[in-house]
Amino acid sequence: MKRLTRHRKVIKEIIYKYRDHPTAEEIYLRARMEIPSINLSTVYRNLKEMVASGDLIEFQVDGENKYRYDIAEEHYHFYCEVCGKIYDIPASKVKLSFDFEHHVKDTRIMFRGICSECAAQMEVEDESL
Amino acid sequence: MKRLTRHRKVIKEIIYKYRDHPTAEEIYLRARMEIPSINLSTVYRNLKEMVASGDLIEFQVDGENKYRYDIAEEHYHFYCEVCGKIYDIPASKVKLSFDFEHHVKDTRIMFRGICSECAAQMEVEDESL
DNA sequence: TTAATTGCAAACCCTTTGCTTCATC
DNA sequence: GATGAAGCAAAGGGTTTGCAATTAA
Repeated sequence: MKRLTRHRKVIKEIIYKYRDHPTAEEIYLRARMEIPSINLSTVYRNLKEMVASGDLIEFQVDGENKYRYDIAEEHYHFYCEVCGKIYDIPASKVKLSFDFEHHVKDTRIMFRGICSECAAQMEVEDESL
Repeated sequence: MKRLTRHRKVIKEIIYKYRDHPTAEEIYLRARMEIPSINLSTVYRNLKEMVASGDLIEFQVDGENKYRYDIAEEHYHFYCEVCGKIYDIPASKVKLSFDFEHHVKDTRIMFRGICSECAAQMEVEDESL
């Protein structure tokens, strides 16, 4: 039977509270502030379990080769190629329809480009030349 | 200066000809049939280079933790959770619009679900019970 | 000739696993 | 006290890198 441990609670809270798509390593570092003795493999094990139970999703930014975690709630992502930040894009901001035979259960979208902050920053830099 | 080696040519041909989203390992195994002495790291090095030059794209199926390669031409993917096959979805089959501030340069979509072949297979199995 | 590319082996990074110890139920 | 979970350390898988040997230009 599944037990409610402090570790599990802390890991889940980190992901639900920050919502900044942390890697396992980042979750581990944050968790250590709460539970200094926590181990990386405990973090991995719990994440895998929460993904399996449908509490979290695990995704990758193409080219990064490591997992990032987020809550399991329909939304999409925007990855800024300049600052590396990943923004949440609510499903309501995206209109999507498709026409093919396969049965779709889940749609993952990763927009890539330049976020508005970086774009603004680049304009300022251009002007100051 | 970039040189046109047999290795490079063979690797590129494998991706363009089969179009089945191979991993580096799979590309390596196929390339070995043409060039038995070819090395895995040569494959990786060339793939990285072709991704950097924009000839190929490198993407990951969430949960797989390894790269797959495909030609750099706008289209999307459907991943079958039953057979693991990855189908190409032409951009023309998908209508997409979005409403947010960031500047999008590239959109990656991975549909996940059950492909029509597996769905048909499952129906047959149901009937035979 | 000479600089880019290869092969090889070792290193790397991220993730998973086996096993003992710990702690929740 | 059972048994699921944690800690630790080692292994695993995929990818990258340093360097000497090779080869296209």
